[in-house]
This record gives sequence, C-alpha cells and structure tokens, in this order.
Amino acid sequence: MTETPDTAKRRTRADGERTRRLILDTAVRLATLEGLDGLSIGTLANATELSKSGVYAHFDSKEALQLATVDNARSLFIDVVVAPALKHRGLERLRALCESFITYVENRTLPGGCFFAAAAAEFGGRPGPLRERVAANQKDWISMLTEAANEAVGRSELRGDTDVATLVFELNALVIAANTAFILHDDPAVLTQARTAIERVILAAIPA
Amino acid sequence: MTETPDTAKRRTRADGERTRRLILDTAVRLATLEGLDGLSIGTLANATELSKSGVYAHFDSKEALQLATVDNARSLFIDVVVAPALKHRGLERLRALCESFITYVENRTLPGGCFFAAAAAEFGGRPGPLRERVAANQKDWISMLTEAANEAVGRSELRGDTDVATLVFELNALVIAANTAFILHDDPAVLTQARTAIERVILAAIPA
DNA sequence: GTAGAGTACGACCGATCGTGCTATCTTGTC
DNA sequence: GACAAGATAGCACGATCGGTCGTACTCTAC
Repeated sequence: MTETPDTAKRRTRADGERTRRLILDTAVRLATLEGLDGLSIGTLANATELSKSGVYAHFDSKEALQLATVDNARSLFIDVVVAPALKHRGLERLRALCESFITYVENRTLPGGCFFAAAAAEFGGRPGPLRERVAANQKDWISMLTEAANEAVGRSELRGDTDVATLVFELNALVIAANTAFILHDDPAVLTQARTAIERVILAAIPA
Repeated sequence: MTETPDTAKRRTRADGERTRRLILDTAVRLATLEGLDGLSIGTLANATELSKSGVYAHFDSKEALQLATVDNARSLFIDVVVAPALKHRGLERLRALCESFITYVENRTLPGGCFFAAAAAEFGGRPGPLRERVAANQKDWISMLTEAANEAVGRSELRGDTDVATLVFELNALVIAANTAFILHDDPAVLTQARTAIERVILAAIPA
C-alpha cells in the first residue's frame, strides 16, 4: 500500500526472487513429508541454508508462507500432471491425466507423494483459508477430469448414457488411493493395480 | 518379563484405567483434526481437564501415547465398522463393510473423518513404528474386504473370474475418497456418489 | 553520489513443546 | 490404622516454536 504512483515498476531483484522460489520449492517437498503445519520456519531455514529471519523476510506470516506453498504446489502439479495431457483431447486426455498423475507419484516427484492428497487430509477438518485454497485446487482437478470426460462423451468415445460425475469420482478415487498406498507401503505393485482398475472403469464406459 | 511370580495380581485402580481411556478417546478424536503429531500433550491435557503431567503419567513418551492412540482407534473402527458387518456373509458382508464405513464417516463418529485415512496420509512418508502400525491396520482392513469378496466368489454371488484384488482396491479407494471429499467439502452429496459407484462396481462383478 | 528499496543476518522475545522430578492425595491390603 | 502403591498435580528444565528488531550490505533510480 502507499505505493509511489509514478514509479510503479517491478522492483524485484533477481536473487530475491530466486531465493523465494528456493524456499517455496523446498517447502512443497518438505510439506509432503512433515505436513504443511509440521513444517517449521527453522526446519525450512536449515534445509535452504538460510537464517530463520532470512526465510521469514519473504513472507508476512507462517500462514502466508503456507498459502504461497500451496500455490507453488499448484504450479508444479499443472506442469507435471496437467500440461502434458493437454496435447490430447477427449478420452485420450482423460487417460493421460490419470496416467501422468500416477507417473508423478511413481517418480517420487515429491518425496511424500501428491502434495494435495497430503494437504487435503491435513486441513480437511480445519476451517480457514488454507482449507479453502486446498479445496479449490481439488475442485479444479475434478473439473479438469470432468471436462475431458464430457468431451469424450461428445466425441462418442464414451457411451452417451455415461454417468460422468460418477466416472470421474471413481477415477479420482483410484489415483488418490494409488498415491496413498504407494507411499504407505512403498510398493509399486499398487500402481499396477490402480492402472488396471482405471482401464477397467474406462472400458466399462466405452461403446460396445 | 521379570514379574514377581507370587503377587502377579492386577494392581491397576479403576479410576486410572478410566482416565487412560478418557485420554485415548480424546486423542483419537483430536488426532483426526490436528493430526497425531500436531496433537500436543498440553492440548490433550486441556481437553481432558487434566494437568500435563496427569496426562503424561499414563505413558512413557509421546510416541507411546501415539501408538496407544492408534490401537484405540483400531478398537473403535472394529466396533463401529467391522463388527456390524460380521453378521452377514459373502457379498452381503462386502456390501455391509463398505456401507458401515460410509455411515461411520457420515455420522461424524470422529470429527475429522476416518482416523486411519488421516494417519496414513500423515505418516505414510515417515518411516518408524507409527507408520508400521498404521500400515498393518490398513492391511488388515484390505484383508477383511478380500476375505468377504473371496467368500462371495465361492458362493457364486460374484462371478468366478472376478479379479478380487482389483475389486477390493476399487472399493477401498471409493470409501476413502468419500471420506476425504466429505471432510474437505462438507458435502453429503459425495457420499451418495460413493454409494452409487460402489454399487456399480459390485454389480459389474455379479453373474449375469 | 546518494537515497531508498531489496535482501539477509544474528540476537532476542514470550509461548509452548516433550519430559523429567517431587509432593500430595486416594485406595486397597494387612 | 499403618503402609505400599497408584493416580494426579506442581514445578522446572532445555529446546524449539512463530515472530520482531536492529543492522549491514547491495543494488537501482535519480
């Protein structure tokens, strides 16, 4: 507030922005292991080799840091899961979204699995801006799946009487379950099981 | 280990046991909201109207308290989800297990939804005795579903060529997804969706 | 050149963390 | 009624929590 009205240029220096990204990237990774709340400023400072106040200088409060971390996780998710699927359309896009999600877990892109699965479990029962932001991202993901499925119906790649909402609920449930079980049991076999189940669910909706 | 062989009586007083149960019941409920790690001795002391040391006296360490909390959650889960389904056999038992799980979430038996869903997300990426105990309970639940499904196949209530492992993976994924979405969005509609999906998955495995 | 914004540091605050030690009740046994 | 043991409270500890403050160095704009 009270910005000089004339020189309203971007005043950020390059290294500050780089440090901020380093902090947030580290925060996303650590949060999948320790939780967004379990993550402390001190831990984050050690992991980034900054001082506590050096970390804190970039954010107004811990909650602001957490919110920025959620936004950063969203960017990552879009880059590695959503974007690669956008080159396909309809049913192929729907398949690609599920597959790239599973790959994202399989590759240990984040050490504790899907950030949003962890965050949803952590903040689901705690009203507040963090829960709202996590819930909004979850809805966006569901919308992404729903649009692809609707398009697939429009192109007659899926049956006209397909219950799209239920189909999407099933697909989302399967990829999240794959994430949870893979992280909990450290067993890649569950990913195969998830892939099998996904293909079965999709096949059941394909015209005869 | 090294017990006095003569006076091996139970030396616990009734009120001590009662307090211990109060603590653990409170811990299970709070852990679904704040997480097993986020739960502090001080918070637990306030919630039970005991002193911090009054709480601590019942356990050797925080980890011991957390492990006891997991065991207590297991008892609760067996009482409200598993036991009611045991009066049925085969396919009916499989259906009853899924339905009583959803009811257990719907009734807000625990304020933050299923304890084990929360604990699995929290400790999945953190090796240690807590993760092992949570994982073991998860496996028991999957075994429970698998046995019921196998029995259903044996009684020809499900098709002989049913891929039981995948079917169970799907059913578990659906009930867990129902839990997560219900808690995150506070919307009972997702439970209906889960019930629909469960019935669809089961129907697809029923002989023509 | 100099003023001001960006960047990061170390020291410090009060609060709370998990965890001990001790004292004080209460209860059951002889 | 004495006495041992159980149950709980009180208090204090070192560590860490989120957060503030003052300082110093480095850019950039004028």
